[in-house]
Amino acid sequence: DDGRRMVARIVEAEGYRGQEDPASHAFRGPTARNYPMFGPPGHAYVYFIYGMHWMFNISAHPPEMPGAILIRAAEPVLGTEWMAERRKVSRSVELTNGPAKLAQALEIDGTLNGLDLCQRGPLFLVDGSLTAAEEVMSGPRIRVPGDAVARHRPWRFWIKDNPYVSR
DNA sequence: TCGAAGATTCTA
DNA sequence: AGAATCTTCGAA
Repeated sequence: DDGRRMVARIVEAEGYRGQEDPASHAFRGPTARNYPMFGPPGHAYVYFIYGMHWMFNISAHPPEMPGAILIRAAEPVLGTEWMAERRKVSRSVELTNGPAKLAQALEIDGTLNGLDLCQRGPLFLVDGSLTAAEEVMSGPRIRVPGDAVARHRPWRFWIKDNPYVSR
């Protein structure tokens, strides 16, 4: 909140966990990059990929079981004009319907890595809810590396028929 | 050190 | 279908 407050509602996410999940960055143990996955839950794990994109994750397990949730898409709620300014598109559905798009729209980058998202700060989580008509779906994760087993795990979750879901 | 691959997006 | 673009990690 620097005067350009933005609020978005998460509508799509994917789970990644170490040890048993070859697709997870935590699979081979802690490194300089993935250490937030080995810390307390509710903290930001933000990493850079493809030479241009930031990915926003939330650490999601106690240290004994490293893991994180990749936030893949969100529904703009407030500050849509600031999101559009950064994304350089006007159609609201294009603002945050992908992990890198969402990070760009919400100004999420490596400076937020490790941030406690359960405390009020530059970026934080608040409780949300589903409407009576909404339903959560699950299925295989999008374009994950790793073996066939990893690719078939239904660890992608999204709100059914929500127009802001990616892809 | 070196090199390949990458939890993507945009354009042609 | 291919490029953009650079960090990370495992192997040498």
